[in-house]
Amino acid sequence: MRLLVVEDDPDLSEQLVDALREAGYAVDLTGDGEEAEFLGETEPYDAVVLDLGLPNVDGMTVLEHWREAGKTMPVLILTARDRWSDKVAGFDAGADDYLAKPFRMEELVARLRAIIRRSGGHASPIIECGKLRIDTRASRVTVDGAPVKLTGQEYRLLAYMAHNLGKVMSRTELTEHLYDQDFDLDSNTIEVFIGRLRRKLGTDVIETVRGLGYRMAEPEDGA
Amino acid sequence: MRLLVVEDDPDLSEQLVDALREAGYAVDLTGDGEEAEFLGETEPYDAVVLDLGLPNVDGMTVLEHWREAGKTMPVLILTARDRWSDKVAGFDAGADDYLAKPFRMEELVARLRAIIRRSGGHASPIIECGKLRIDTRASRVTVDGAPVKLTGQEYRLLAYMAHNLGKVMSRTELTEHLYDQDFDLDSNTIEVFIGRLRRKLGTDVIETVRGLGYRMAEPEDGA
DNA sequence: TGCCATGTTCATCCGCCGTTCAGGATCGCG
DNA sequence: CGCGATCCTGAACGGCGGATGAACATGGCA
Repeated sequence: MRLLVVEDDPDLSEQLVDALREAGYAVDLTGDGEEAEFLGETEPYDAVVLDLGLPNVDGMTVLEHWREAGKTMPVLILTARDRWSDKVAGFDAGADDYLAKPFRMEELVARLRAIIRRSGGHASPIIECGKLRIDTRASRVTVDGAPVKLTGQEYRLLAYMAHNLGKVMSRTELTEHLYDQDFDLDSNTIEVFIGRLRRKLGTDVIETVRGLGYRMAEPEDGA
Repeated sequence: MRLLVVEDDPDLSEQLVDALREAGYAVDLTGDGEEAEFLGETEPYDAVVLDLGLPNVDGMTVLEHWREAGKTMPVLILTARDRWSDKVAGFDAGADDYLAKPFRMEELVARLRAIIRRSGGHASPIIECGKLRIDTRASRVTVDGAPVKLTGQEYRLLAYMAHNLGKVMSRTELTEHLYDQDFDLDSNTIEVFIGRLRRKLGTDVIETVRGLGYRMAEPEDGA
């Protein structure tokens, strides 16, 4: 999962980035409104944390532009506690959730997880796929009921693919979502991790689509 | 466990803090309503002792604001015996328990323990987890029936983790709950105590989740 | 006052994890 | 059937997070 954080306060932004990286996200940061708008329109983020209290720029407008451009990624808005009216306007502009400063990092992470989950069309924090079962809240995976130990990257890759059941994911797409901006795109880490996942979960959970990428089959009801 | 005490009377607040520290809690104290509101919103308390009889500020309003902001930590209200009507209003505002002054410290501690336990979803004061058994009332721990001698911090760390079975607890989260406001966050005491606990209880009771923290497995029903 | 238990810091070591690389296997296509 | 492209896999290694032992500080208690 890859996030964009739009925040200009150096202290807060550092805290945000640290906490979110800790939580296993790839994070891009900007404090500039124009750059935010550009990044949000060109890079494939899974969610955005947008502080409305930026000087000189109007975060709300940025959000509106994204929505006008057809961008649907979930956006969580940060605002000062007394700017209560922002909340309403924020939701109108297309925000998915709202958090008043000050707040606790754990709460932010929890809410982010929630809106990301919802945006994938998953009501529950648990994704099942055949013998596989992924608990996105506890970050736990079981296959046929038996718990499986995954490393951080392994889990992130699996979780991302599980959020896109049935869709063929190209290697570049996966790389873009697992790593932040500057990462060597022609590396074969993805293949390595796919291999390791297959070894741990069984060779049948991830299918190779030659020339295109990988796919996790969604549980079919024989129809 | 970390508590916030909101009390302005110097004598009483000293007694409170002493008794609660004695009982093994990390305690922050304030006599100021605004500061109380701020602290309650930003620091991760496991419970709050709130005196309604503060001059100039309305404790009830503070509580209401917390609840509006989505804070769910248990709150125990203190009030003068004759302000009986406060009791009803207090519960309406989201209080979890109520104590009339004057009271005995032992009763306060007992009630606090109870609401903290309930807030974690534990009906019983005894937590079992595999071969481990923790009596939160007597502060006693046995493994396979054999009593184990733990020091104060060791017990507090274990108890806090036991209240969050199955959840991965980050080092910062643990530090925040075991110590009060000003404590060096990048210290490795937690790791040291985890090590000591593992030596006394067996290496398998606390699992390391690399990069995230520690977890005590909840007893699984091998389904 | 001196000892012991407890809590904290520090320095060091170990093992895991992420990444890279190279060689081998497999597939699709002519 | 052969060739090139694509994918898989095992091994290696550098870095970092966590573990550990011991030293140091503090405070209670005899």
